[in-house]
Amino acid sequence: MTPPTKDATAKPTRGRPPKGSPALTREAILASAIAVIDSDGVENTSMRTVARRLGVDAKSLYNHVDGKDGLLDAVAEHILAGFAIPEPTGSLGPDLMAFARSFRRTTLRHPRAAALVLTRQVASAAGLAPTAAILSVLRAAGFGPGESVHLLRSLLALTVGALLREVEAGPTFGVGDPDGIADRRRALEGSGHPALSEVAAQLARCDHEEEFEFALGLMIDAVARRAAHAA
Amino acid sequence: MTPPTKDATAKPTRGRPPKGSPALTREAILASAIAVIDSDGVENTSMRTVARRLGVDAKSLYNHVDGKDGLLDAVAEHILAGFAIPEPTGSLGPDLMAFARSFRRTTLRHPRAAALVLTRQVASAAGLAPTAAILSVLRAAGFGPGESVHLLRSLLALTVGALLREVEAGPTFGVGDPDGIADRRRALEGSGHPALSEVAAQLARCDHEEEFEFALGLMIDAVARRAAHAA
DNA sequence: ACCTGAACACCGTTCAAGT
DNA sequence: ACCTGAACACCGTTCAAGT
Repeated sequence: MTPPTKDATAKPTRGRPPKGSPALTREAILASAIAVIDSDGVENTSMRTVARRLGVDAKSLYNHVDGKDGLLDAVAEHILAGFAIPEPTGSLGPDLMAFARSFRRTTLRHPRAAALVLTRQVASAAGLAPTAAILSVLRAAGFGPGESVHLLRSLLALTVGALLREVEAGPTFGVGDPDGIADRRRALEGSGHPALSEVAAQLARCDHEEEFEFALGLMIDAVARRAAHAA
Repeated sequence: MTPPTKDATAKPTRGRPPKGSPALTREAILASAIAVIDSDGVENTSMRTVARRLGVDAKSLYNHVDGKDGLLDAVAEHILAGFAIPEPTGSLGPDLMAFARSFRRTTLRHPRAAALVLTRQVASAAGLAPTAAILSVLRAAGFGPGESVHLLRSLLALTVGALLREVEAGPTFGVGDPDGIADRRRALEGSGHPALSEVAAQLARCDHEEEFEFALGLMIDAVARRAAHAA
């Protein structure tokens, strides 16, 4: 997409580059890393590929980020920082659903980087504001500190589990590949498990958005009922 | 733990080893991979370390497994095959809870390999029998094919999300490290978010088993209520 | 049939040398 | 202050040569 910032054919200069040349910044490195991940996946992202995209030596990155692990942490944090906290309406169920949908949108903006966001410690600074917002919605609904934290963690576990399945699912396991669906359906029908052949049609396809809505709806209904009960 | 099967100081022999020497088998490779993962983690598991443990050259593994990816798939499948399917009692809620607990026990037998089981396509043969068992419990409770599959996927997403948090949590984020808990608590209290300082004590610690029981209990209650409603 | 030597194209990272 | 050369200790994998 974006071209390297240095002419790759130029003879590499030793030492500090002459002033006026574009400085290598942490932000440029972050953007390059995200671009590489978006196009080639995390598994094909290396310090060398990130640097090559910038027309720079891989070792130069170490002046700005804390190794590969630090870079990937920064990527996760940057994506999470894009989380738009929805304005609470005062209605518990819809408010929780809005959070979940916003989180899904945030992670799906970079599907191939999503596992980083979902898997790395979300305890970083970028995760604090959303966490606080969800907790205050739960507290406002009448839940105590202990129960609020349990509910927060339940909702997060479900959201992470659902999104992880969605982003790890190959292109064939979805709703847009009739041949793949037909193949899986036949395999399930011939699996020898009656319980599988009975639902082969449903099991062979997966509308990820529908499943997300169903699962979150199920849990959020349960949360809202508890709140009503407590009040 | 188990010593290498060949004396590491022995001069390597070219060509086929003389008969009578222990044959390199797929099972031995699988066991070695699990041993390496258990002690050093997936991130430090390579074809070379798995082979070294067996006193063999890494390239020999390619005669028995389909590359590193195939080996890790086989590890995940082997662990999943240890899943003990609980005998259904006919009571929906307890039956679903028994499945969830059994799955948790299965993955926690090899905590450092758990992410493989949770992350890689569970559609492999080893996952079919448990899937069929859960589906037949749901069908028996009166759910139709579509809803049964939705419920199965909801339960799986929650279970995977909760277990992933548990196995990825460092040793400090739990319940057995008072200093770590105190540190996090202070950080949360000084975070500037009132919603976080209010629940800092609860947020600073995490009893993974308790969270698992709470989250699954919440969702399974919702499922059981739906079943009662439908009947 | 199955193991290894040689080889290839990669990795992350340190550190001194350079400007 | 910040970039690169040289270097190190790793990777996964192919393929021909060997027994």
